[in-house]
Amino acid sequence: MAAVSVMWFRRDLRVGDHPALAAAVEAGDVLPLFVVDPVLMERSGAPRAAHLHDCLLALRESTDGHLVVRHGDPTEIVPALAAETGAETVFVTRDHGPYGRRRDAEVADRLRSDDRKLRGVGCNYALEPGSVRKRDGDPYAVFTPFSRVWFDVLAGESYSVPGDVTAADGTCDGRPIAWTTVDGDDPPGRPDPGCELPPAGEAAALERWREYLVADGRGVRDYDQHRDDPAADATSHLSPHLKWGAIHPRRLLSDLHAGNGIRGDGPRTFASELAWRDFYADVLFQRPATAWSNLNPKMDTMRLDRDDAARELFQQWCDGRTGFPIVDAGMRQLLATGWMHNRVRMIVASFLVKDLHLPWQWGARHFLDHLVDGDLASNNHGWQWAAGTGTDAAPYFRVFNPTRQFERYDPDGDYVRRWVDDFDTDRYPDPMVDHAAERDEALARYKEVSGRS
DNA sequence: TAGAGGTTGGA
DNA sequence: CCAACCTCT
Repeated sequence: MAAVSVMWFRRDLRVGDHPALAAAVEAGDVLPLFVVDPVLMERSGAPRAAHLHDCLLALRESTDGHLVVRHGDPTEIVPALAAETGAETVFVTRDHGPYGRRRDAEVADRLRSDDRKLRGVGCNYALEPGSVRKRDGDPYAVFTPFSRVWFDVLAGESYSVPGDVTAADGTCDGRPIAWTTVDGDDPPGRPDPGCELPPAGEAAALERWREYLVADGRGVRDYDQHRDDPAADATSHLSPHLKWGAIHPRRLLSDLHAGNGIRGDGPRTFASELAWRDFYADVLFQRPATAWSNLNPKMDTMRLDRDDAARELFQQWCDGRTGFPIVDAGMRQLLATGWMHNRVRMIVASFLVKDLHLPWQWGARHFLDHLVDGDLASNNHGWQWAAGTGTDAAPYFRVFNPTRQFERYDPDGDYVRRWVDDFDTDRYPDPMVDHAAERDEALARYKEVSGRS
């Protein structure tokens, strides 16, 4: 009986990208099984399954052993799949980025443990991607109407949390499952920031959430007041936990609900961010190719820079030496911690797209390589938003001014000084571009695309 | 269907 | 004000 390889992996990777796994598949030692969170990549061409039950059925019917599962927590699905297939060995490969590696180890530990009352739900979103539709059955393309329906549906269910799921006991016919971690090399050119990582796992997620629920001033009650203040750092930091399925969005919504709706500007704004997360997952579910291609095909003709000079500009952006303090602070925070404040993500994204005229995919790739919460749907559609290629009909003339943003959102420079140690020295680089000139250039290029002169 | 509205801006 | 397009009901 072939072993089952469970890849908890970046959705745009293939088996061939992991030499050790590819060799095992080639030798017939491994039945490749793709466990993918949460939205599907079109290019996989594999059968779809939404729930554990469907997954097991689909696996029986899958002729080549390829299966793509839209699912939350591998600690639930892996033992069940192993039991179903009689696997003796389960391979867990790395996800991209620093957090994935830790996550793999944690998953392996939890699956090894004897006390295996596992918690999990079939979908890592408040509502299943693809389930919110217009009257005529079409998916929504704009956030606000989507979120109205989303809130209505969830309120109708009192923001309830799906029941706990007890997984299989992790043995196969009484034999324990052996665990092996494929030492999957990161694909070439994917640097490891080697940074300090936030605590992983369900307990850590719940602890942080409890803390954020009751915190005074910097908690969820004041989320709307301080969410754009990167120095205050008053956001929840739950994104890695949500991304990796350590906590479920319904848990958060249920706790915010308190029996009579979600009250208060902070909690409501926070909940609507969860709606954004569901929205982008839905968009990617409906249009899987938009992971790396423009949602708006008109933008395909946009003039972008990709030559050697552009690559050098890109490298300066990656390294955080653009000469724009708020941009450099964000990029350095990303490298140092695997995380960046959301307001700053928007600023650095706008800078890459509108000041440097580079493809948004370059920035999205760099983010996914380094973010501990890097999620294909939220990340890449966030980038499409910044680039004006996505769902939001953002006016093309909306160009972030990095200097103005610095003044507005980090007026005392606390955030910048925290991450840019040479900020107050003469070693700090001059601005790499003239923002006013590049803004005009970006507007000119957008006008070419829109066909006006 | 006509009319309202659209995350995050800049000057 | 920019400039003026989709989306949605």
